[in-house]
Amino acid sequence: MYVRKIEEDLDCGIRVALKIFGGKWKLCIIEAINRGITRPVEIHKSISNSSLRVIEIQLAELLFFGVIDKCSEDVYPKKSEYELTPFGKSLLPIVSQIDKWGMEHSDRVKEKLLSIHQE
Amino acid sequence: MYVRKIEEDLDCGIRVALKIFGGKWKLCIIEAINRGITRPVEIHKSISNSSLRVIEIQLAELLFFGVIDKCSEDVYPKKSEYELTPFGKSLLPIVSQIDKWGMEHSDRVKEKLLSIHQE
DNA sequence: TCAATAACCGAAAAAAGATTCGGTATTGAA
DNA sequence: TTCAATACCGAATCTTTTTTCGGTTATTGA
Repeated sequence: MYVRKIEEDLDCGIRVALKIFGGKWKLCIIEAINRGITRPVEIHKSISNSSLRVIEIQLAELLFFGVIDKCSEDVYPKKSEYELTPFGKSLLPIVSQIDKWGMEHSDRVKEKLLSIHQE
Repeated sequence: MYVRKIEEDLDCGIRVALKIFGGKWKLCIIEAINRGITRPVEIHKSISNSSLRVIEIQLAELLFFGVIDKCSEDVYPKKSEYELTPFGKSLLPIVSQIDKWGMEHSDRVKEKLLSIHQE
């Protein structure tokens, strides 16, 4: 895992939280797993524009912090599936609140972004 | 303002939301303004390890998206102060929820991070 | 047995984002 | 009127994150 050069201050709840789910796709991954999309390739397909590699990397990080668990049946990893741990599930209210807020305000944001590109 | 090379998919609420408050310090800035810390230098001082420049840049972005307003008294900008717009205030429940979650789990996160550095 | 699919991983490159630095302009107090 | 503080900004640089690419291994079904 990448180790930062610049130390982080984790005395602020916001920064602790962002350390866990601040990655580009982490919240989307958590949401996908919650919707029953549990395998890396499926998650990747469900998130448009995401590269498979970064999904793998972020799954590994979520695994590291105990947000998700890997639950492969049998001995060898034939099909790997991920599930939310209780810790991961404690994030669901935040995920749904953020998603709801974003949906409610997407028009405003798109409009603003359009205005930049039109200049 | 910086314009991305790679287009973003804004059909997902989460990504819309992160477009608005996904910057490194944006949630901290919103929280600071809500606590009555309204001037750039003060905000910068209240957030350890932040560079003043990035606070300025992120204030400008929050301003652009209508999350905050600049409310300088009189004509010339003698003292610039920022306040949350109604749109910005609609983020406060999310900010406080994230902060609360982070505080509750900071020990776990610190412990995990420590284990990386000890290898 | 052979091709396709999945699950990884390392490394280089590119992109995004943050920091540092040096600058201007304004203000307010000494 | 001089000086320190504030509010900015542009540009270079550096760090972090994401992407791309090329692999290995295992599984599954034709």
